[in-house]
Amino acid sequence: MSARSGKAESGSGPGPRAEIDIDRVFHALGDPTRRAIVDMLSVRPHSVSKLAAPLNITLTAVAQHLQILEDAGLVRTEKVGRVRTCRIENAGFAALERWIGERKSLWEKRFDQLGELLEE
Amino acid sequence: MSARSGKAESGSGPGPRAEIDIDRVFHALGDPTRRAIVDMLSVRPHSVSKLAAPLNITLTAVAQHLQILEDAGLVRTEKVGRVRTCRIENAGFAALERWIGERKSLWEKRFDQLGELLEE
DNA sequence: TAAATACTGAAGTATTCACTTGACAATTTA
DNA sequence: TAAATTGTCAAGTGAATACTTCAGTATTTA
Repeated sequence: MSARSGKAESGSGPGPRAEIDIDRVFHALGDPTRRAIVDMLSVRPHSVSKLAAPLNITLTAVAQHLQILEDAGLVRTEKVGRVRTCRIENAGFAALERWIGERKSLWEKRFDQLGELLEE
Repeated sequence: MSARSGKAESGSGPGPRAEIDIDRVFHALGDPTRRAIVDMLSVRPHSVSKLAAPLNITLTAVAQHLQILEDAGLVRTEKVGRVRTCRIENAGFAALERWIGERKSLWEKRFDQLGELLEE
């Protein structure tokens, strides 16, 4: 038996008002190439080719990464003419921060309660 | 050619003063079972068997997950007698928050500047 | 119109990954 | 001491993943 999880999303990828699947977010950011893409887009929007240039992989590979980032709500893309412009999307990051905050509130509360020696 | 990245760490896994590899953190949290473990440990420390009970996987699998979480600085474990007690470790989460904060400061600044229409 | 540009789609491959089994070691309990 | 508990080690397996190539489709430029 497998303990893998999955979440079926209604239809197409996360649009303007889609709910974020935290599993997709962590999986998307778990790849160094995708984080490099996020880094570039954090500075300014880029076309797919512009993203591909400094990464030593094919355009196809970049497009695949972008799809994953988009499905996670971390990137938003829009095609005008033959150029697809990619930019950072807030939703995924917001979900990420919320996830961390929820956990921290739990164990920080506990941390306050008693003298658990030292940590950081 | 591959675009995969790797980071050689000095010796054994992250001890008290190890620097956190954000790649390990995201990879560790990219798995739903490991996030379930984090959830349990957020409430209170657990032994390996206690962690394994609600997850439908073998004790061995749980131990493997714990190794990954420990290497990422998200969990700390200590064996006393035959029982290994696991608890949340701050360092990994702190690194995660730092990573997000750095990116957000970039693109939120840009967002403020408004009027970001075209690019290239 | 011809040629270059920017991307898309399908299919294949090598590696990584989560998980298992089975044997074993160490500690506690009866 | 015998038996149960708790965890560890080594090796293997099927599925997922990041990447590739090759063959397109639009769109823009010359």
